[in-house]
Amino acid sequence: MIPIYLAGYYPIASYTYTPLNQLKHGSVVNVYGAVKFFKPPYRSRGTDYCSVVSIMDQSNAKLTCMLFSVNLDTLPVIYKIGDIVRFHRLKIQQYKNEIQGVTTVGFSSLTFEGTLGTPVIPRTSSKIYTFTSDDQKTVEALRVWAAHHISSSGALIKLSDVKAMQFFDLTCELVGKAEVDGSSVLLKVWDGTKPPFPSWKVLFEDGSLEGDADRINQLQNLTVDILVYDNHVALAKSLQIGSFLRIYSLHTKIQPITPKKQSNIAHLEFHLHGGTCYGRGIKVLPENNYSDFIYTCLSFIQNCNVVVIFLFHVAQDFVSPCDLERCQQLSATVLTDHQYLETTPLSAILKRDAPQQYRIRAKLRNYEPQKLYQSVKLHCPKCHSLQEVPHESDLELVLQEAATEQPDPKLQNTSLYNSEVWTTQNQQERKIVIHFIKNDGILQVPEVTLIMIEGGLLSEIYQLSKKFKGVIPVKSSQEDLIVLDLAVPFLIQGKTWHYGCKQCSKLKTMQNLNSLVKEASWTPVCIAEALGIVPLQYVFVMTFTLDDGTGTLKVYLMDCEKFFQIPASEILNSDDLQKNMEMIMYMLCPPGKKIGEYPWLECFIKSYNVRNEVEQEICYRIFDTVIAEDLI
DNA sequence: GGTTAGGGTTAG
Repeated sequence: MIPIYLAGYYPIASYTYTPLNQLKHGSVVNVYGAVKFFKPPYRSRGTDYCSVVSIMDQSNAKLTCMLFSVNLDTLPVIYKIGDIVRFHRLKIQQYKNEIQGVTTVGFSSLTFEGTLGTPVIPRTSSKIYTFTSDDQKTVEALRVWAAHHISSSGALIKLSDVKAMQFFDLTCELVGKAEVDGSSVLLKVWDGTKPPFPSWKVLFEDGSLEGDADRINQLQNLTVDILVYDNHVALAKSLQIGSFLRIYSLHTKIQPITPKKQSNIAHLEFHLHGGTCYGRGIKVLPENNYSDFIYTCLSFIQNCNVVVIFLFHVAQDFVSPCDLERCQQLSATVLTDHQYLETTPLSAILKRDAPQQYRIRAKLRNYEPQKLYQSVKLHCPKCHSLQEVPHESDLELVLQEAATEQPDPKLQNTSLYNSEVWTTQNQQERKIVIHFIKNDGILQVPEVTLIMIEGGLLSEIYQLSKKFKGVIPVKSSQEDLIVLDLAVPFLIQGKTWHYGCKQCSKLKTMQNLNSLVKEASWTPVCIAEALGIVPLQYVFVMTFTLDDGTGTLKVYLMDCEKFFQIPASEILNSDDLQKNMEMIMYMLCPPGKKIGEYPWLECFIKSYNVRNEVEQEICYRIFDTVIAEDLI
């Protein structure tokens, strides 16, 4: 039972909110705004923590606020520009001909994720606060306004796309820490991605490195060394190993090459310089997200449409040690974007309309199909149809049928290709013609030569594909050679059999390959385009049954190669890739183990409506999620 | 309810 205290049990405070262009010097006001700039809380030279926050609203006025508090927790929990804040009891005063907001007695704040369509969940340390359906509307309206008027701090940068000489914000896990000297601290961190350049290695005294030595060793190529200076040292020293951090305005530099170092590979230095310019600082992300509980309450309350006062702290009683452990446990998947979305419990998702986007954390209870080859399909990017990958026996039938037709000698040996004809001896004198495409009138070595084949059977095509750059099955028609049939691949290249969409392709004859000859650009995309073919994509199509303890949800995965980091186009012809895939599924959903021992998966999912004749159904699909690199 | 900081990159 989640405690909900309804109106009537407590006196309801009513609040009015002043637009930011109507603030008067000397007044104490309540305001809403979208965060334009912020400095994460840091120790001031006085007795308090300080956070500087600039906000804007629909009036287009900006207000910079100086927020002070002895208690770190009571300052707003802002993660990024574009977050929405609500301040109660903010004093307005004048400074250098401009007004500014300052905390005053009883100041309190709520912060909300600013992304459109995400659940409206307040972040706050307040034990009691009001939140009405009007508040909900205000937040949603500010999100819409902010989406058009506040530029975010740019794409989220991960260690895998970090460059030299830049300032950026990093979300990461702290795996090691060492005091280097009086004025700097080393933080060893990683974010689940692999940096493109090796990190510099900061030297420290033996025995001064805190953290699990095995884990630091295991992650050594994935972690980077950050040197933290001056005013950030005290906070850095207090950080717990294993905590998740947001480091703002982290600076990268190329390490100067000194004559002593033989290595000629560029190494990257990571510095968190002194000062708080541009919001430079460190924020510890919460170990556990109590807002999940609040959200469950909220979705109930919205239905009742009543004003409610929450007793926030009681919700903490529902957080078990198991939940804490779960948050500290790393996920088997990595999010490639939107890291700031907060986790939503599956039970809450099941109650909501589509379309929405969510971040979830759940275990893979079951998946379908269980047989790998059944999960690989062909998808048309144009008409979005899905079809099975043709079975070899079906291909052979089409090829056998075509082999009974007579090749037209008039279509052999043109300026585009040289032709060779063979007659088989044991099979009713079947004729096979191979047309070798020339490069600017000259025949090349097999490895770079594209060939077309008439009358070939599957085994012959397969053998030829091992020797030549690519094989196109064709047949004679009145004017020119044409693609044999889109029921068979239009191109066999290496281990990949390329198919075209029957509905969307408007076939052109083979002489159209002339446009590609000069550049010898025999890529599947170029060949398909020259021949009027819309190529089909190989995709993994699977249903995951996910379970986070609050509910279960069936979600679809449709993926070319991003999620598993295995190309769906090659897996059917590669034993190695099939083994990799089996290992991944074995790891995600280990047979014979209890679900408690399964790894957690962190995923983004989007919900969407699907209508059939009878009813409307909400479906869910995974996106922007990949299997963690250290598990592959 | 006094101080802190009062946005606009270090220079290791």
